[in-house]
Amino acid sequence: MHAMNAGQRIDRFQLIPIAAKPAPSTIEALFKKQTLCQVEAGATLFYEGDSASHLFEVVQGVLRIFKIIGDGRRVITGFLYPGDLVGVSLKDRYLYSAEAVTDLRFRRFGRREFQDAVNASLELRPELFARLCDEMAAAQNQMVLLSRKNAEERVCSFLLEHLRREQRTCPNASIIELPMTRLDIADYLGLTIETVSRTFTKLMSRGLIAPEGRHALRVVRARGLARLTGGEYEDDNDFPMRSRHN
Amino acid sequence: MHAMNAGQRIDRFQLIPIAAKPAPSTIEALFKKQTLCQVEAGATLFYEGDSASHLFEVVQGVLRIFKIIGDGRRVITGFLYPGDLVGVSLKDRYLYSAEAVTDLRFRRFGRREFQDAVNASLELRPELFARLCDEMAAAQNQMVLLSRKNAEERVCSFLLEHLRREQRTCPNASIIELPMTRLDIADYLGLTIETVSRTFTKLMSRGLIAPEGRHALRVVRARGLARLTGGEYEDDNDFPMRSRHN
DNA sequence: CGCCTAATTGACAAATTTCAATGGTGGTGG
DNA sequence: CCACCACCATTGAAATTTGTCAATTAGGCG
Repeated sequence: MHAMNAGQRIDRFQLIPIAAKPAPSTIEALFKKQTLCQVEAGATLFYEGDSASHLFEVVQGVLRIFKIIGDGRRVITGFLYPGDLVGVSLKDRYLYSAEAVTDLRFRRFGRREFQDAVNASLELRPELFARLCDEMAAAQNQMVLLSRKNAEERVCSFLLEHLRREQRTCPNASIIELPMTRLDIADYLGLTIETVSRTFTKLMSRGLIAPEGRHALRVVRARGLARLTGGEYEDDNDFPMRSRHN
Repeated sequence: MHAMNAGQRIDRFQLIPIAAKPAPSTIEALFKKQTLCQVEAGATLFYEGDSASHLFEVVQGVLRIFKIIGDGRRVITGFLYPGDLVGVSLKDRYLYSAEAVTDLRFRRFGRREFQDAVNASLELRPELFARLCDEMAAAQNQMVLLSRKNAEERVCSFLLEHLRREQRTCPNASIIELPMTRLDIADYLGLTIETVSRTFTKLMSRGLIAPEGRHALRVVRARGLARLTGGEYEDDNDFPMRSRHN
C-alpha cells in the first residue's frame, strides 16, 4: 500500500572528523574508536536480506528500520536514536532494512570484530544482553499496541513514548520533535496516514497537544494523553496486573 | 474484552520422576539436571510483574505468554513448545504472564544460577544469544502480521507456522495440533474469536484445510495457504526484497 | 512566485467487531 | 447409560472503526 521514500544505497560513507560525546557506556566507548560516518536523510544503510557484515551505532539523527511484505506494505519496527545499536543478531543476513529519517551520523563495526570484543569483555556482555532485553520488551509493547489498541490509543502511546525520550535528556520538556513523516508514523503504528492525521487533529482540538512548527509539537496535557493510551503507561503507578495470588 | 481462563497460581509444583530426552543442546543439558515439574492445563507459572526469580524450560505441552492491558484486553505474545525457554531477561520482574495451555511439564532454573552457568560456559553464551535473536526475529514477524496483515493472512500465517513446527519433527506431516482455544488464537492474532472462526470456515470451504478431530486439523494444500499469508513465507524462494542497488 | 510534496479533510466503502442466537461436545452425576 | 450443564465454536445481522479515494490546503525550496 505505502510507497517508501526512495533513497539510494550508500556504499562509500562520507567521513566526518567530529566526535559526539553522549552518556558514557562501554559499548559506546567501543564504537567511539570507529570512524564517524554521515549520510543524508533518505539514505539506506542496508536492506533486509543483505549480508549482515556490520553493526551500527546511531550517533546523531534518526533511523528507521522496517520490513516490507509482498505487495509493498511496509512495517516500521522501530525508530532509532543516538546511542541505539542496529543490526545486532547472529543471523548472517539483516532482518530488516534501515534508512536515515534525517541526516544521520553513525559508526560502524565489523560484525566479527564486534563479536570478539564483546566476548573478550566481562562488562560488554551484560550490556549487550541488557540492550537485547530492552529491545525485546519494546517489541512486546509494540505487539500489544498493534494487536489491541485503537487509533487514538496508538497515537497517544506514540506521543508519550517520544515525550519520554525527550524527557530523558530534558526532564520537563514538553515539546517533541517528530522528524519522520506522517507515513512513517502510520507505518509504525499500523494505521494509514489519514487516520494518523485525523487523530492528531482530534487531539489538538481537545487541547491535549498543540502544533509547534512544522516538525514538532507541544504536549499540553501529558496526563490526559497518558489516560488515552489504553493502559501500560506505568507513569507513577507501577504494575497494574497483580491481584489474586495464592 | 476477553476474559482469561482462570487458573490459580501454582507455588508447589508436582514433581515427576520421568525425564524426556529431546534433541541435545547445551542449555537443554543444563536444564536436564533440574527437577521436572508438572502442572495442569490452565495453571499459571507466573504473572507479569512478579519478581523474576526463575527461568523455565518447557519439556512437554504448550505454554502461552501474554500481556493484559487496562480494561482486560489480552495479547498473547507467544505460544511456547518443548525446548523453549521462558523468562529470559535481565529485568527483575517478568514482562508477561505465563499459563499452561495444556497439561505441562517443565523445568525451572534459578535466575542467578542460570546467569552464572551461562557466564561460565563458552558454549552456552552463544546459544542463549542465538535464542534471543530468534525470539527477536519472531517478534518482528509478529509485528508485521499484526500491523499489516488482514484476517485471512493472519490465520494462514498462523497455520503455516504451526505446520512448520510439526514438520521439524516429522518432515511431511500435514496434521497440526491446535491445543489452544479459538480465544487464544484470536488473542495471538489480534482478531476476535468470531473472525478466526469465520476464517477457518472459509479456508475449509475452499478445501485448503480440513477438520481432523476436535483439536487438530489437516493442511490439505500448504502451497495454497502459503500464497495467502501475504508474503514473508520464504518456503523455497529466499529473500524477496532485494532489487535496486547502486 | 510557483511548484512539488506532505498533510488535511470529506465522503464513501470495506473489513472487522459487536451483539445475539444457535449448535456441538465433553464431563458429571443421577 | 442417559440427561443436563458448562463451555467453546459457529453463524448471522447490525454497528463501528478504519481504510480508500478524491479534492483541497499548506509549506518548503528553488
